[in-house]
Amino acid sequence: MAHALGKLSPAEFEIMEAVWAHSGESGITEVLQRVNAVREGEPLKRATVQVQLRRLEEKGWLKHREDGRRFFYSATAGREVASATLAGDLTERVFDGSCAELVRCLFDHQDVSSDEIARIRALLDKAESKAKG
Amino acid sequence: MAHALGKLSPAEFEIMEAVWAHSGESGITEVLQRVNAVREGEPLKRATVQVQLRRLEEKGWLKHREDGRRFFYSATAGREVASATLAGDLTERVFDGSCAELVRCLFDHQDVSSDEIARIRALLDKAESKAKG
DNA sequence: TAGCCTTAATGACAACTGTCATTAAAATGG
DNA sequence: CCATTTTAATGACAGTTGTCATTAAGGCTA
Repeated sequence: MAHALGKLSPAEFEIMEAVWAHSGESGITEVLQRVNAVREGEPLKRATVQVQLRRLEEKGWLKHREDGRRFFYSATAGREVASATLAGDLTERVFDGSCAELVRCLFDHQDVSSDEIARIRALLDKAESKAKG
Repeated sequence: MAHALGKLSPAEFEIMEAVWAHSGESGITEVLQRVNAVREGEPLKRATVQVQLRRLEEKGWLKHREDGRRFFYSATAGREVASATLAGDLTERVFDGSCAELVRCLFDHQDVSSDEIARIRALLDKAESKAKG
């Protein structure tokens, strides 16, 4: 494999979200705008986003193409991969690999709506039917 | 409140686990031994553990008492609090606050045993009966 | 008392994070 | 062609993380 995809820090994940938000390539200015459109707190400056994009490319999450002086970045892996990596890491590190323990913890400390509960139940059913079928 | 409990890094969480592993106080040497007993990879040196303990106290997760030249540390909050904070943060940041989405992601990317599934189902039942009752 | 252990304090260092200001070069509009 | 705007590169800086080696002060032991 190429670069093994180093871990994403919170700020990096935030930038990646702006890239994932549109399929295909994004220019720096677009990323800047998208990130600030969603962001809570002070808007980031262009140079900040630019540096994060470069670092993300170093980490293997992005690649870029140049068109004249413009850079166009695109993700090398989807949001799903990044999320699963982060979730898996937490499960492993903190909950000893037990997904159920993670869920228990969330249920005990967060408010989970009945809607969410229903969704999870559906997931369980699906997982079980897959195991059987 | 006192210190607002700053976020725990992976290495810090590892140290905290050695403190949580026994109720009451722990000397530095004990923490060192417990952490290394469980640890994968190179054992940590005493000075490393010592510095982490100091930093954890600065962050508000530990307090210490001195007995002669010895330091005895004890946790100011349980493992449950730390775990819930980390899990809540991930849910918020990465899954837009949706516990169900986190679970979906884990189900799609990890192997979850039927045992775990059963445990989660029990949690759902409990959560629902609590909502009704 | 002269050496050893233990123990905590210090200072250090490299890597990573988060964020810019400034610079320099190219493109554009008049 | 000149002024303005756009764009990427650079260098910087403070804070966090992870890990020690070394130092210094107290005890303990022969």
